[in-house]
Amino acid sequence: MPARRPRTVRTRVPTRRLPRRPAPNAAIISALERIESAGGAAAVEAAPHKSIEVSHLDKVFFPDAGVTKGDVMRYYVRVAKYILPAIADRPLVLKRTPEGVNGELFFQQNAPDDVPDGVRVDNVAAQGEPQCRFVGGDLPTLLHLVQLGCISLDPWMSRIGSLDHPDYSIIDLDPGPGASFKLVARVALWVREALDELGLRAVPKTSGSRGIHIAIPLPRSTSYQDSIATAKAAAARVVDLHPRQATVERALENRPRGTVYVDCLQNSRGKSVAAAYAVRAKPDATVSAPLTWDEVVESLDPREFTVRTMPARVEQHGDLWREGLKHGNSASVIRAIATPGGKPRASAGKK
DNA sequence: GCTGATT
DNA sequence: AATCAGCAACGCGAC
DNA sequence: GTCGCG
Repeated sequence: MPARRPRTVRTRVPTRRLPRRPAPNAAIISALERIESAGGAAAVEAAPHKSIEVSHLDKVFFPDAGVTKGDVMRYYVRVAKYILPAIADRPLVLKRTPEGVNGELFFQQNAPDDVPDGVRVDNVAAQGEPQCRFVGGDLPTLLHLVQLGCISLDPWMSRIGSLDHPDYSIIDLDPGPGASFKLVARVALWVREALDELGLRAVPKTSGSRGIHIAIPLPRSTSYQDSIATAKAAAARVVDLHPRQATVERALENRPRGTVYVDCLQNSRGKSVAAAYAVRAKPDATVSAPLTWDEVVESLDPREFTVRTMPARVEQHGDLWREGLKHGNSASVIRAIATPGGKPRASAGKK
């Protein structure tokens, strides 16, 4: 078969001679580098006309990996295009380690009465009085949080304006002692099969250490209760079929050795799971990395995804997370799963 | 990392 | 002027 | 009810 004749005269468009388009946010990254070298404190223009005060950027946050506070900030600037949509409009639970990952850890939900200009907070009705909370979605806020010692970014499953309606449900696969990442990947694939049987789609990401998170996109106006019920239905099915590999038993001592804990109980109001693309406060500066299901089949090593390597991956791999969550699952399917009698299985107790 | 209270 | 404590939260199942 | 768990 005659190959299509290539154009004989290939007009060479001088793309290579055009000034290379600067990487997005290159100015912010170099500003952070300068501030780190100079030491001390300085303001960085994290968005047009939005300057954020940062300091001690040379403080080592990850002694093993040799990653500084400045490195963490620059990582987030590099992946901003991807992580900001993942936390946009979501209240954030702060997990703070101002002295680095080996230092003391504390949690914080409430934001102080006044925060620097450009940092987003909003009122969130917890129980009783509304509380002021940090809300994700913009770079100035994100850099301020790292400045405060937040390494991970942990958003609610629901957003400002619909705080009672999560838009995804998380199944957290957590390998117990003696369980390999490969086994986690196998369990993840079983969860996918169980969800498929139920008529649901989901997307995986590494948890940032040895686990996998599976996010099930939820239709509008799903309640937290139904979110939990949905995750439980899939988990129960997997444990039913593979009791030697998977368990829903929370008590550590009751878990068979070498099993993967299938945790569905993160899906309630006010709880949070590390965002896709977030750095985790573990010694090796790993990152919660969105995966394709094909990659789960390949059982990649999660340690491949670190503060240093993620930006390149993200650049090639595109916005896996946003794409994956686009597919809305059916409201009637969720309702059927969550309604007692509709699909008996998970919550046999309760009345 | 920072605030507000205590010495 | 230095020191120091606080900085979240909730459902679940086993006892 | 309280405890341990995440």
